[in-house]
Amino acid sequence: MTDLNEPLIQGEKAPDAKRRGEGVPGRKRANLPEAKLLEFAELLFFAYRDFTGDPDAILKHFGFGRAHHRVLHFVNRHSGLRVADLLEILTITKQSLSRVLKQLIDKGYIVQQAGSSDRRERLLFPTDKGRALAERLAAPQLVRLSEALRAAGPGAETTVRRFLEAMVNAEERPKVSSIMSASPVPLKEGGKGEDE
Amino acid sequence: MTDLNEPLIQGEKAPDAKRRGEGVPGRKRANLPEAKLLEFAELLFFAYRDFTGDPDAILKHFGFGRAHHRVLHFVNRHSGLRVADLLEILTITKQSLSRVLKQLIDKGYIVQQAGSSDRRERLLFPTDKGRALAERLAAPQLVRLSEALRAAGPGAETTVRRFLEAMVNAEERPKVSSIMSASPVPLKEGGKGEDE
DNA sequence: GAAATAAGTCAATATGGCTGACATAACGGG
DNA sequence: CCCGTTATGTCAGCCATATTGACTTATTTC
Repeated sequence: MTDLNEPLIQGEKAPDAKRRGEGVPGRKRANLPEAKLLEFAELLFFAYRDFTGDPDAILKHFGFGRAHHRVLHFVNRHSGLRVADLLEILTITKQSLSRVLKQLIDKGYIVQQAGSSDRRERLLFPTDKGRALAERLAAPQLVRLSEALRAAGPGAETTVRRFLEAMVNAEERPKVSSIMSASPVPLKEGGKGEDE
Repeated sequence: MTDLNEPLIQGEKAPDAKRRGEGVPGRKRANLPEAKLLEFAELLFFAYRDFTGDPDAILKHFGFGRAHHRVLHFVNRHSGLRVADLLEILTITKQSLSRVLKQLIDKGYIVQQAGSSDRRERLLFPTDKGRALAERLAAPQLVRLSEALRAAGPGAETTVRRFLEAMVNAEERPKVSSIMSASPVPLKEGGKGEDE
């Protein structure tokens, strides 16, 4: 088996005989057996499915989808980011973002404000209404995370964090950690967005 | 803030003043601050995005999408499951499954076989070709998981596993663990599917 | 034999992505 | 001041994945 006449994609490695830790003795710090790893893959699938399930249910009542959640979340967490920042974070096209963002703006969850140093930029801020919705969507997720970290036992916070960080593409890690460290994107503005 | 005139959904709790561990002293084993938990939420988003990124790239070359991957994965891991089992695992409708499954069958990645005890059932098996593709799709994910667990430090295997399990909806956990323990669904058949 | 079950199918709809092309406004360098 | 670049927005069309609802077929079970 394992012989499709298909070219290797991207950074794919050829399946170098058998060397996945199963029957090879001369291996220091043996990898987990494939079956175990597959279980982690499945667990991650189910975990993520349920993680997004709570907010999805709430969003439906507002006529929004998961895409709106993502936008609202990042705008709320990182008030004043530019459209371009959002595109980079979400890794989608501006046309995809456009529809979702427009709806959030039209319905009063997000406001735009021209940048003061560069007036081409549209800095995005949540309104009070937007902040409230973002918090409401996040609430069940935070409860879930909090309980899961507790259930995972002592040291879970550090271990899980390192695990998740390492799951991110290496090239992306700097970007991700800069996004997460409070002031992610060059917040050129001191703008607060406390208006509405 | 936090006052939308919107009804509470499902199991939503009213935002009971402030009691999220931020400024409340009389709390034993204080919850993590909200900001920390939000970082975990974001990390999970990025981690999952990249986790699915590798197979997605490969799938594109076959004209398949993530839905095909999920189906092929579970059929491969749990050879001989019924269509109904798959629907339950994936939590999608049979109409959604239909198209994807049909394509996988038409292109020779999966075969169906009527159940012997109940001939209404269509048991699903991967072909050699299907197994090969499933392995190829899983490979980068297993590498990623393996490295992430290593990076997470000692004890990560147990801790992360407990974390992920606890992230799954409590009602779903029995189902999930039965799915993962090798013979997930009542494999009424002894069928092997080693044909093709 | 009739009801219930497993699966498949037809049709319509929504969502969230994508590509390509183009418009507008503002910045910035020569 | 003009021009090229940049940031954003928008039109149009396409694709993938999911939904709901209604119905068929084969088979099992009572």
